[in-house]
Amino acid sequence: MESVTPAGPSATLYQRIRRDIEANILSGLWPPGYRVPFEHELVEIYACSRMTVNKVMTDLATAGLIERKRRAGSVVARPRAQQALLSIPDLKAEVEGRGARYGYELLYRERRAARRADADRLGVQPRSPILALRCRHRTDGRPFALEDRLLNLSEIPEAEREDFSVVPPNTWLVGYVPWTGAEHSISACHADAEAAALLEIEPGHACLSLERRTWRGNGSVTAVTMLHPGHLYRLFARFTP
Amino acid sequence: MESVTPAGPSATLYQRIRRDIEANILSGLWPPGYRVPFEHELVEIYACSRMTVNKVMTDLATAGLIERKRRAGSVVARPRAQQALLSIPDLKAEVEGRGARYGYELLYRERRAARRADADRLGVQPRSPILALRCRHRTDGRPFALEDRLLNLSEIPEAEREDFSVVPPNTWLVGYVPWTGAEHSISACHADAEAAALLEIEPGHACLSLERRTWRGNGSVTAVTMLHPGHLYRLFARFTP
DNA sequence: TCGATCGATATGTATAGATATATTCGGTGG
DNA sequence: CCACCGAATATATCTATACATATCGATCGA
Repeated sequence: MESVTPAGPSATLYQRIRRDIEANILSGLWPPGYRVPFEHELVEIYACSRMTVNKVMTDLATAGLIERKRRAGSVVARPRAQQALLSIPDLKAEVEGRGARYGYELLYRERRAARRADADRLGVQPRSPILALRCRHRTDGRPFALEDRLLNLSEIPEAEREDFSVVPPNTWLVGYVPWTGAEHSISACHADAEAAALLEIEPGHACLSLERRTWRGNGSVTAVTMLHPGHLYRLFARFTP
Repeated sequence: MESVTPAGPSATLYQRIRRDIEANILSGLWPPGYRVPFEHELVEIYACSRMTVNKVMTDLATAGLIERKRRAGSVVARPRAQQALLSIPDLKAEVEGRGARYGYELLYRERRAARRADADRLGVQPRSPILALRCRHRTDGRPFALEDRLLNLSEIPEAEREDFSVVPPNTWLVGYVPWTGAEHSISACHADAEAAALLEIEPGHACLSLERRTWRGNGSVTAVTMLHPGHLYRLFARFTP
């Protein structure tokens, strides 16, 4: 028996229709493939105009809950590929948000012409000007992130005037450079001798590696690899349709 | 100078208006806080009815690009916290999509009353009925994922009739159980002796651990821990506003 | 039997107007 | 000066209608 809530002044007609249909789908009463009532049937059920139920159905289709086809009607969609929203906050804000003390050091800074490896990582022409940085982030004194970053000076020449000895590159970038696209790759790896020394862990320790490339329009802005000791950092993602 | 594309038969009026406004916002021409033209102004600009521009504006607000207030008008919203869309596809589909051979084995299956540890992981009352599964996934014969899963039989009693010896739990769940929320936690860890044996790697090898809990409405549906050898698996996330 | 055509039907898109509601702004009286 | 009231205004929601478009299915002809 499908649920049709009685008319009430508490919600709009749109909300009531949408809530009813969503309830029927999410409860499993209408399984994937089930044919949702036609618009004209809903018009009769709710005694309203077609525009109102059309908006509900169009929005449900946008949300991915149903699929619509002309002439055939609408059916409950089978759940999509699982996706989750991954939050990638500013490390400083994240650490301080947990009440811990945040520490930052610039370990290395070099302006240079892009080598082949740099060019591949950043997606620029070899020999174009870049800024290479290596930084260490601490929480309550313990290293918890090693940052290897390349900045494309052709796209953001302002970066050359910033020395990054006090302001972390990510904080500076978020504040000054708008970006239009980013790509992340998350994997697990072993710390090599150099990284282990800098993170103050034993060589071979499991680490979470987060690589990110960021674009503005067609131009590559920055490429970064963040290495976190596995026991000190985890990423969270959440999804609610 | 704001962009107003000339009328063309290639797109609907709705799409044209939406594309224009999105272009003005994403290009930075209309910065956060900028007051978007009133609906009645857009009606004049595009010589159309208010319903059409209202639909555009309502959808833009739903998408988070603008914020609307009665009497005050609409303004460009300030960018959200950095977020990326993480794809967590069906392993079978992912492996076969790359042209590799997918393999699946059920290692363990037990229907039992939830122990304390199970209850904590799954978010149910102790002693409620659950199904515990352990599975192994292979790509071209090599193990690349160890799956430890709990299913809440109070929510999905149908799961008891499925033996999961051929169909992986995730594939079955995606097809038959709609879910309304999920939470993921990603970290790096060392493989213990048992996991290492099952994944055919040396103990202590770096692994990517993905924990997921899934709800339907208020009820917990399933909790799963996927363990991947670090060198065989990586997660990708992408973001474009 | 196969295939082209055509009508029925459900959704897609847009119009024009009406009422409702929240919020700002200006004035008014204590 | 401030509290309060009411007008103006922009969005929120809904109705009734119209025509466009895709597609299923039946009918008819080669």
